[in-house]
Amino acid sequence: MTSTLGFAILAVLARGDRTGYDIAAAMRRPIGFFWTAGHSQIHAELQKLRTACLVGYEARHGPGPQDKKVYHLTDEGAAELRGWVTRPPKERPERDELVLKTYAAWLAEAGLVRRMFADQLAAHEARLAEYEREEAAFDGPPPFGDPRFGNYATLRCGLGYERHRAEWCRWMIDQLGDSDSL
Amino acid sequence: MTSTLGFAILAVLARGDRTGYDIAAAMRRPIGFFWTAGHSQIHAELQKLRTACLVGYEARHGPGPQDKKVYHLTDEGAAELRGWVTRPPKERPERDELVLKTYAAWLAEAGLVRRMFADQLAAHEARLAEYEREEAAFDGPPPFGDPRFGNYATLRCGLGYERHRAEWCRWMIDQLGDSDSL
DNA sequence: CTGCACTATGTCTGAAGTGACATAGTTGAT
DNA sequence: ATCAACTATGTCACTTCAGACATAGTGCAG
Repeated sequence: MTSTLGFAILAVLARGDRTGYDIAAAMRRPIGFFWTAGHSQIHAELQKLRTACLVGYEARHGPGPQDKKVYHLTDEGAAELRGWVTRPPKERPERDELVLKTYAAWLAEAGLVRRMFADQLAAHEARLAEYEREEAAFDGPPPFGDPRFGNYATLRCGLGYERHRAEWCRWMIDQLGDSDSL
Repeated sequence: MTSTLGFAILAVLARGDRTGYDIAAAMRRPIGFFWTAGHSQIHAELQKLRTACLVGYEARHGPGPQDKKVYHLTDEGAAELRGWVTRPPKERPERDELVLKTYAAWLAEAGLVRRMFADQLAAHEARLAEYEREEAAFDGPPPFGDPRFGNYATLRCGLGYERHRAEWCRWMIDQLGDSDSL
């Protein structure tokens, strides 16, 4: 009954022991590119994982009102995670506000729509440049079995996504007339 | 304070008057490709839109315990919708289970991962074929200002997405070795 | 020595969303 | 005639999630 968020946490823990705080940091980057969660959600989920014996922790002295808890995967947790990885993902409903706006774009002024897409294009190009820098830091794909393979493969996905998205923005801008209204 | 779902409903109503049931059908296809909602959510949201005077309805006799309600946009609703279309979309957190699995894929057997990606690839290719058939039904992009422009532009986005995704799946399968384990 | 950013854990409220339950007339096939 | 599928509206319980609130020690800069 572990939720997808639970598996996201297990996936972080598979790379090394972490506190809840550290996991929350990983949920911003690099996991944040494909799964996000606030720290409130993470602490609650860690308690559930604890109850299910998929993780354990050692309390250590640290700052804050409570001791800090360094979490680790149990053997059971590792087995659950390995099983989950190759189970077909359940498809989630798509929710893309920009595409929804596009569906209704015929109601608006072409100039305003073009500006919105120009902004989106700029954002995609910035992210693309960032991902390309990250890719350059790799020396080709790491071998499967290396945790860095996960990082590289997801980066490849992000790269492809940003390219597709940028191209679509360019197509939209083209459709909206070249140099008139603004 | 209208939610994105509210605007999705207004976008449907901008194309013609509908009952809640009809809106729910549109939320499966074609809107469902980029925004989904169950009928329970839709009926609740229609009541809110009603209270905010963005839609109105006429009750007509129809099947079922209550009269059917044919909803229409008010002038106020149409203005709200037009204003929303060109406001920059607020970015939602990405949540992609397949990419999350990929991040943890180094833990699993390559053969099982390859099979999962082969299944995904098949699904993307099927959707791609469907979208290409739909695109062929258009005689090039309709003019901006025509509601059909919205359908065509979102279809273009879907086409690009499926191609990017299929390509990534093929890359993954390549990485996982060509003809050994199964 | 003051104040800020960071580490660190947790609770609570409310919104958004999913799926089941409830009800009932119309239409078409067998 | 009967049965299933479709039209049609709505409620309820539950889960997920985001953001605010609460608390408090450490380490560094000015």
